Amino acid sequence: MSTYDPAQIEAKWQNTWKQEGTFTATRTEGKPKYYVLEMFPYPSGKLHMGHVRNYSMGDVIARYKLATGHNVLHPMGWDAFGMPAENAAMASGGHPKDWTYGNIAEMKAQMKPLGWSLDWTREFATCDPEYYGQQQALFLDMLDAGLITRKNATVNWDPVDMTVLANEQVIDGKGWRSGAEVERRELTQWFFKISDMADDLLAGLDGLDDWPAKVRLMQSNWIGKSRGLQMAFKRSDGAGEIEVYTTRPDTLMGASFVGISPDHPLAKQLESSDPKVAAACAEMRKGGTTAEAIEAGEKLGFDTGLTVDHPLDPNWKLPVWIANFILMDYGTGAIFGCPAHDQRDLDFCRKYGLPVIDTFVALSERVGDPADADPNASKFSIQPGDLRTVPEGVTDTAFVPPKTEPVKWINHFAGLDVATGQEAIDATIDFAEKAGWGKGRTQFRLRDWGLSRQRYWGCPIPVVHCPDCGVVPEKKENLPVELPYDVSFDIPGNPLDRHPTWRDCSCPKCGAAAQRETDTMDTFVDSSWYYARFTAPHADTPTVAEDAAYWMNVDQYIGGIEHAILHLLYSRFFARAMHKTGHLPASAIEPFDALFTQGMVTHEIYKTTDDKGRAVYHLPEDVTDGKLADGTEVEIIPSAKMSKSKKNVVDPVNIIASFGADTARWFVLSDSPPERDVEWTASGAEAAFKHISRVWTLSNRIATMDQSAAGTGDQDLLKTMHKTIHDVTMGIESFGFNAAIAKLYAFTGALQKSKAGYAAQREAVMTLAQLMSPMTPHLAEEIWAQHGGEGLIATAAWPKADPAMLVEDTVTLPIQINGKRRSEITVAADLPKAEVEALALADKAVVAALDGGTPKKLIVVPGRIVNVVV
RNA sequence: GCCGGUGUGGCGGAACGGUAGACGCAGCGGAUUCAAAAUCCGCCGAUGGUAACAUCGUGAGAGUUCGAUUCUCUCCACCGGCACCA
Repeated sequence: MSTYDPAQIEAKWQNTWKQEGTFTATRTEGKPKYYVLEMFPYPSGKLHMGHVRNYSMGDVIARYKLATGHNVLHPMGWDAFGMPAENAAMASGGHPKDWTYGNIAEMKAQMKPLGWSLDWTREFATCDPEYYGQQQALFLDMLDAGLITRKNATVNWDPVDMTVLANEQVIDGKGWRSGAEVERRELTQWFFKISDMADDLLAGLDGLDDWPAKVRLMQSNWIGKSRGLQMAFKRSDGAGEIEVYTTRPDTLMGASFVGISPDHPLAKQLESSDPKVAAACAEMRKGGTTAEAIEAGEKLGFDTGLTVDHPLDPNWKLPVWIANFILMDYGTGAIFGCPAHDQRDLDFCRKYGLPVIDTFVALSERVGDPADADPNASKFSIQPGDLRTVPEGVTDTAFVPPKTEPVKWINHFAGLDVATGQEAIDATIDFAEKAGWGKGRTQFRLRDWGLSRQRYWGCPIPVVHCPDCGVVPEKKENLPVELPYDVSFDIPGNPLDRHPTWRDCSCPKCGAAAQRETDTMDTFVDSSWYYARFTAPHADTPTVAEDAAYWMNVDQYIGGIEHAILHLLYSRFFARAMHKTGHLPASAIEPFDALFTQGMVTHEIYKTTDDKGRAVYHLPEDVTDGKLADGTEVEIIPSAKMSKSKKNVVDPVNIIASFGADTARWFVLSDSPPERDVEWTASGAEAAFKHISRVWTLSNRIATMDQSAAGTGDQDLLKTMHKTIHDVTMGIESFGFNAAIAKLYAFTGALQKSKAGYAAQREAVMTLAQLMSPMTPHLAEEIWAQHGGEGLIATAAWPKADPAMLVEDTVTLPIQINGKRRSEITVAADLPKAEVEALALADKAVVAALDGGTPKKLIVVPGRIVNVVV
């Protein structure tokens, strides 16, 4: 008997798989294909437990599908552009390219020993000119197809460093390096016209049955389709109108002000002539661009002194305010505020002393004489005298019932007196359209996707600015537009902007001296089509029709829930765009057939503060008992998503060194349900190792058994085996890996105790190896070989459960009395209901509970439970 | 602030609306050993009881149901996303 030596076993089988090309994806007709993809990693240079968990899950599926007779495509690549490379260059003087490719090499070396069934022949990095050159070709085709436009967008501007900041670089409204107060500033940018596809992207969600419902809901909310009313308020001074879009036109009688964004044309016009307005707007533009900063921040307003007429009563004047919580990007950049039924508006009105007017109340609330209420009456009444101004302090909570809840209208002009919000909205739009002062309009929350980044380490946008021809696309034969290597990061800003020669080029149209676009693409672009590129990773077109037709769609996509909205929505947009430009078949416009969102691996965060008061984070391996090596105490922040920036990452390399890859894989799959977060602990690794060693010892024992000796309980062992085959297969197919592993623990225990003969035990241990093979493939191959299995276990046919072996003759039925378990009876599985009832009523506990009486009710669920109500 | 999720023993967690706590960890007891490690066996939600057993128990509170960890509503705590982190 040999002891379990993972280092030797794992290297051996990895070598065999490599030599045999076991995991190289091939197209063969007449065999079903299966494309399993995990979200590709950012090459931080360090593999962490989150990667191990993610890729081990995908590997379980990939190996299972290979064993069930599929051509499996399971590729790997690198999401290699992005800010960390530039930050590293700024911090330590290297070059983003060298840093990135160095990290890729390091990370790949850490990934290989895990034995994932990846087709490494298809590997690429998004920063390979071969990849981003094809991305530029896609960009040109999309530009040609009218899917791309240029317009203004708001960015975070650092007025000291004179540069654009990422949201991540804005901390408490200040620039991360300069500490200067950040301003919102407008810049001309490139956009993908994703909002043109909003309706289609929304409708497409309906067909994604194998996506988590919560992801579809989040995307649906993000797209945010709503029907509302667009209407104009006439300025009282006669100088034009203010267009307003509202989703609650039914609350028009509760309007107390009209609000415009600080970026609204009217605000800008007032700003140019009135320094007070300019100062107010400047104040309101302070802070970052995130929705969180804008919506959670303090509400600021400025009274312009202008008024507008209420459309239903020209004598009713509403003040016009500039307000910082109104977004220019949504609707018309102007709203009317109804504080009684909108919390934000209420907060605003409380702060600035504007009136609060109810338009409807809950049905339970008595207003006036109930006898007056005629639920069928339609009413048009404008009674400004009725305005109810609620004194401050009476209520600080706006009344915002669901739109489906009927309410009583006390102040309205269309629809019934008792109606739901939705009914009132529809009636109001109808009324306004007939009266001619407003128009129903469908509006999406989804905005166009700004793709320009003022950064070096990204895919160059392949356009040229010509003094005569304007913006001109680069010619395809000149692609890729490659990034220059000779750049420096000693000053803030985009090095492409200040490169001495790179910008200089000739206009593709007229040949005159021109300048390249220096913005690069958002890294989300890179990850929006890599799944398609994997089907033909080195082709000289973005995709190859036959390969895309064969391998697309991704049958199972696996990744973190943090990508539920943006990455997945952008990918769905890109697949549609690639179809429109002839790079993907129509069947691939929803590129991911099934999606699984795994939970994150979390860990505590260790933080200290440097002499400038900035946060410094420390790796778990550098912290012992809450102290650094030099004795400095660290602040411990509760467990959070493992992230490079917070350094709360754990190095799986250490675990593999001590226990082997099979143990690491088994552990990350066993400890928590896959969709839920898992807090990394060291204790579980040891348990996994013990179990794997136990299985190896067991296999050795069986291998040395007397082969002719008969045993007892063969049938019981095989029954358990078939039950386990069934349970584990179901577990894998439903992503219940932890539950499948629990069954494997139990089966191992049963086999260990079994006194069955050699043939049955051999069959059982080989089946155990097969069932474990997606999780612990190296151990499985070793056991398979030890018992003379044919070929590789990786390609051996997956075991099938014999239905006849799954049938139980008898069942134990719990007996409940009033819903509480009090007893149980064991009966034949097919015993008729009437006999079960008779047996249950004869049960001692039931007789005692009935005390001579008759049961009120007797419920028998065949094969499940008996409930006696007394 | 808005959108989405999660909450069960000391810990990770299991449970088609049907015996709450499978399986694993930790702990306790035992076997083996000169002794230990390793291994194997048993116990292991709380309270009361020698025990049989009884009562309580799935974040808090209500509701639906013969029966709720599971469905509905309200609340609390934590986590993810919020368009330039990837």
